Amino acid sequence: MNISEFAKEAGVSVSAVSRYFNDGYLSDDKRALIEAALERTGYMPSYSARTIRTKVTKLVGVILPKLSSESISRVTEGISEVLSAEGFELLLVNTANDYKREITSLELFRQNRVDGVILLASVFTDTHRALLSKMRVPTVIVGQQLKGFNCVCHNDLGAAYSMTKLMLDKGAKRPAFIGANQDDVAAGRDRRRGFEKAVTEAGITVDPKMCEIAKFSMDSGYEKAKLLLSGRKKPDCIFCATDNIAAGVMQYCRETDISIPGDLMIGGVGDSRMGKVLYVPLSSVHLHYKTAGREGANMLLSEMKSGSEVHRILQLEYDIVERESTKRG
Amino acid sequence: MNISEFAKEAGVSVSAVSRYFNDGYLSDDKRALIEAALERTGYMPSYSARTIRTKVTKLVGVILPKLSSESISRVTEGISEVLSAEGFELLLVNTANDYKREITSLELFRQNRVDGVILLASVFTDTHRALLSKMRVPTVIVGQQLKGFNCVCHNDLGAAYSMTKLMLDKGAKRPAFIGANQDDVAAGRDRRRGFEKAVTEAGITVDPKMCEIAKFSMDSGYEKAKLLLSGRKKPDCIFCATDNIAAGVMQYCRETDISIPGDLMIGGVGDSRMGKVLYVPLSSVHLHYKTAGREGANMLLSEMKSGSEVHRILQLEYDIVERESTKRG
DNA sequence: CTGAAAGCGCTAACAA
DNA sequence: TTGTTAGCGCTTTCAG
Repeated sequence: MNISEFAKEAGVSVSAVSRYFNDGYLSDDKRALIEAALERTGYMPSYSARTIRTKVTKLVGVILPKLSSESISRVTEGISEVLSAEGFELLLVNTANDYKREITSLELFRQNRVDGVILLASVFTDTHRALLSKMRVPTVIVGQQLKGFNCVCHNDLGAAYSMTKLMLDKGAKRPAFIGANQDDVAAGRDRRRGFEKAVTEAGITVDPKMCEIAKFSMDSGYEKAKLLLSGRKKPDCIFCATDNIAAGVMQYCRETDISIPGDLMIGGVGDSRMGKVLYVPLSSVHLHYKTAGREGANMLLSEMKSGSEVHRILQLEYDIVERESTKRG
Repeated sequence: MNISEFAKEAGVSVSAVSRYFNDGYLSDDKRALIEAALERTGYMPSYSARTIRTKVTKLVGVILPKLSSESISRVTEGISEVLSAEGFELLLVNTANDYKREITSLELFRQNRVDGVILLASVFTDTHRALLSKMRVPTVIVGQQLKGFNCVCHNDLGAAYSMTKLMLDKGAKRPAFIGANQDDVAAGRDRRRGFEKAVTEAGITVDPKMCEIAKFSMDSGYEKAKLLLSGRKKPDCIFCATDNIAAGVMQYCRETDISIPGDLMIGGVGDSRMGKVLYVPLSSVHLHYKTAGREGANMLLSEMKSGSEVHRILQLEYDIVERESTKRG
C-alpha cells in the first residue's frame, strides 16, 4: 500500500497523510481519520521514497575492524545509545581487520546511503586519508587521532606512561614492553612512547631487546612473554599495551612458576572485565570506551546539524586501576 | 550528480548507465565511455532511488539485546561474515535489554526498510509473537527456539545436562544451581531443566534451596554464591548457567578460601575467553555462537531467495570443555 | 543492442 | 489549513 491508496482509504488527501508523518499543519478531524485508517491498515511510509526527496537517510555508517572485542563493543554501545536517542539507526560494517574493506565501505558511504560516518580504524594509510578528505558526509574517527579530521581519542601515551611509572616507582629496574603493531598510532606507537618516556625519566635506558611487538591476542602475549622471560636478562616488570596481551603473559608466568608481583609486575591497558578475575588480578588503565563512543556520536550529530567544516579533536583522559599484579611492598 | 547528468557527461543514454550498473546488455564502446566518465566524476547511483523501484534494500535488520557480550558479538560476527559476502549490510539495533525497543524495531522493520530480519531476543512475549507472525519480510530468530518461526538455537538443555552430569560423575552429592531469568527459555529454563535432569538421574532430589536465579553478571553470581555457600547445607558443586556467573562464584570462593575443585566444583556454559584465564580455569560447555550466526544468516538468505514460508529449526550441538574447576580424582 | 518515457512512493511548493 | 501536482533518481518496459 502506498500513500495515495492509504489516503483514499482514510478519506483524506495525500498531503494530509504526508503532513501527518512530518509534523505539518493538520486539523484534528483529519488526524483522527488518519489514525483510524492506520489502525485498520498498518500502513507505513516508505523510507526510500522519503529519502529520495529529503536526502535524509537517518542512517549512520559505523565501520569497525571487529565485533568481538570488549573495547570496540563498548565504543559501539556508546555510539548506539546516543544516536538511537536521536532517531538514527546504525549501518554497521565489520571489516574483519581487512583494510580493503575499510576503503570500500568508506567509498560506499561517500556519496549517499548514510547521513554520517563513524570510523573505528587502527591503521591509516594514504588511501584512507585521501578518501576521508573526499567524504561528502560528516565523518568522525573514534579511537585514533588523525590531523585534519574530527576525532575522539584516548590519551594513550599518558595511559602507558602512568602505568609504566607505577611499576617503576615500586622499584622495578628492568622494565620490558610488549606492544602492538606500530602502524596503529594509538595502541601501537603512542603506548610504546608512553612506556619509553617513563623508563627514560627513571634514568633507565630503553633496551630494544626488552621490547616485543605482539598481536592483539592472549596467545601472542604468551609467546612474547616466553621470549622475554627465557632470555638471560630477565625483566622485573612488563608493560603490556593491552589487557589481552597481559593475560597471555600471566598464563606463561603461571605455567613457569614466575611469581606475580614478586618476581614480575605486570600492567595492562583497557581495564577489561577479564583483568579483574585473572589468577592474579591485573593492574590496568581504564580508558573511557563507552564515553568515547558517546562523544563521537555527539560530535557527528552536531556536525550533521551544522554542516560545518571545523575539525575538532577530543582527547579523553584515563584512570589507573591498581590491582594485585603490581602490588609490591 | 544524478543518472541523467552523468549520462550526458558520459555521452550515453540514461538506460545505458542503468544497464551498466545492473548487468544489462551493453556494447563494449558504451561500457568504455561510462567507465571513463566514472573515473572523471566519481558518480555513484543512489541506493534509495534504486530501492524505490526494485523494492530491494540490500539491508538486513539485526536486533540484539546488547553489544558488549562475548556470545552476542560472536553471533553477530557470524551473521556479518555470511551476509556481507552476499552484498548485504547490517542495520543494527541495540535494544539495551529493553523489550519495548524490540517491539518498535520489529515494527520498524515490518514493512520496508530491510530485506530480512535477524532477531536475538532473550524473552518472547505475546506481543513478540503477534508481531513476528505479521512480519512481511523473512525473519530468523537466533539463540532461541520459538515454535512456528525460523530458528537457529543451541542445545541448552543438553549442554546443562552434560556439564552437571560431569560433576556428578566425579562424585558430587550436593549439586547447586545458579541460573538465569526463567522467562528466557534458552539460557534460563532449558539450562535449569538440563541441570535437574542430570541431578534426578543421579538419584538425587533437586533441592529448591540449592537453586538460585542470577542476572547475567559476575556480581550477581558472586551474590548468589554467597547465599548458597553460607547456608548450613553446603553444595559440593555448582552448575552456573553462564561463565560470567561462574566467574562471580569463583571470586567469592577465592575470597573465602573455598578450594576449587577440592571443596567445590564449578561448571559454566559458553566457553568464554575469560573462563580459560580465571584463577582456577573453568570447565564449561562450548556453544557454537559464531556458527549460529552464520547458519542464521544462511537460513535468512535462503528464505529471502525462495520467499517460501516453510519454518525450519536448526539446533546446534555443544562440546564439553573440561578444565581445572572440575578436575577431581 | 539502444533510447524514450512511464512510473516507483513520497515531499513540498503553490494555489486555493 | 487544505489539495493538486511537479519532481526526487532510478529501473524497466516497449518500440525501434
